[in-house]
Amino acid sequence: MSERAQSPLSECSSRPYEASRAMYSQVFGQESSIQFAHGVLQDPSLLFNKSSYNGIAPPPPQTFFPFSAVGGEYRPSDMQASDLGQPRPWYPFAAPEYTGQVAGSTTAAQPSNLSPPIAETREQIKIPEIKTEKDLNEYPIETKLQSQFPPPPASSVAHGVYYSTPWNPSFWPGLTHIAAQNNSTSVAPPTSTASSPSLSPSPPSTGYPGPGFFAAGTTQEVPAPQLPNSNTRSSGSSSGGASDSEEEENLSTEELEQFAKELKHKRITLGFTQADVGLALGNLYGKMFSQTTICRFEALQLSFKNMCKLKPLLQRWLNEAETSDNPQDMYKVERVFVDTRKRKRRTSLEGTVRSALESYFLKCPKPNTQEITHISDDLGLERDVVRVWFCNRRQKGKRLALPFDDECAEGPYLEQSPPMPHLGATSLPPQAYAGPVHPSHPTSAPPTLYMPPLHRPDVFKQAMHPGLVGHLTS
DNA sequence: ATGCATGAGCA
DNA sequence: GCTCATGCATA
Repeated sequence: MSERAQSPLSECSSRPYEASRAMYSQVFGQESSIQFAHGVLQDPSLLFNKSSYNGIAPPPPQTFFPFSAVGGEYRPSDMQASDLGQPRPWYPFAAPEYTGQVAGSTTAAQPSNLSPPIAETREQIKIPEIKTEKDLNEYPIETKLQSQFPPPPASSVAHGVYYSTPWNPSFWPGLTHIAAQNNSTSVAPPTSTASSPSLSPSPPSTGYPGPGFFAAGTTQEVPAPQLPNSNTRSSGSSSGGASDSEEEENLSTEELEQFAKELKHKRITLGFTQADVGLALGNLYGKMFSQTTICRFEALQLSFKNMCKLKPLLQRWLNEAETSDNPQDMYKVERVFVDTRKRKRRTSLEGTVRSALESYFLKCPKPNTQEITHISDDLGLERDVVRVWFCNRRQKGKRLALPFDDECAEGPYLEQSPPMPHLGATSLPPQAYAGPVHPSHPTSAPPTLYMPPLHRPDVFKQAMHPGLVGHLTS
């Protein structure tokens, strides 16, 4: 088990961090309009503040690739670097440390009676064809709610209804204009309202489709979300160079950062959980989001582009919630439908395996098929698990490398990717990041981890995965 | 809060 | 096959 070491991957080693470059190019490059406050970063060291990564020595480019990883003697030190690199959102919360979720209050009391009907409806609305995968067989996962909803005829395997949210597809793209159109509307008045009987979705007097959300047919035509241009009040909007009035996509990182902070703070103050917010968005705009997404938004763990897209919605929700007399009633909606599709059971990788993957990743962030096979073989994992792991790892790196930062103290967006173009086999099609290469960082050594945008030690600490830490320490 | 998974869109 | 947005499930 330990010795199949270096074969296919060896070539990979010649092309370390390409991914990182790519990600930046995408995240930031795409949005041509986006301008970063500090577009002028020149010294990577400033950006990443590596000093904070104690112990994380820039891995010797070659020594640390333990192909024998799991089976053999895997060296913790390797992973150290890797994991530390994992990210964490550098996001410094100045605000009070709230915990994000106000438990309990949320889903509490919804009349269960709502569920059934809705569920059905959604299916009718749109039933994503779910391919039955072998997984289904292998992992018969039962959704708890399922009990509430009579299982559809086997034939239709109606799984589900994911979020078929019938909302205007044009939504995102159109956001900008829409926004322009009605600023006023959006903020509509909370006029009183709020107090509608809880649960029942009481439409904000504002004239929102309100709870129509769940109502099958109705939801579909949710009024296009109007952007909160006018409501900039809450956001720090004016600060950055981009004004809200424009397309949200031009938001500055500063604005986003501030808004995220504000959102979290107010959300908590108002007594909403992240999940509530996600549901509320669905209620208001027909596009619902999960707790995960809201959480990531607050933590600035989404791509810049994505942040820009979501911000208007969240801002609007925030405005509504704030002005509402009884926001709780208005926006707390229980998620009624559940996606009954079966998902592959989540694989839980052991610390060792994860570490090994991390090591592989450092060596080769973008393994080709053969390499993946090798790795999966080496670690005893399914190829797909390995593939997905790498995809997620890359994505994670990107996410965390968001450009948000405080005053240009450090700017993570330039990954420290060594200019190591090309390489062999898998040459990625990279959308190479044309970013500046820093002389100060010898390309030869992968400077560091994937992307450490942290500037705060404390943040950093928590960034360490317990498991890994244990690994390291033990 | 985050790890692993899914699926759309793209090349 | 990859990226990206997103979410279920879980630590």
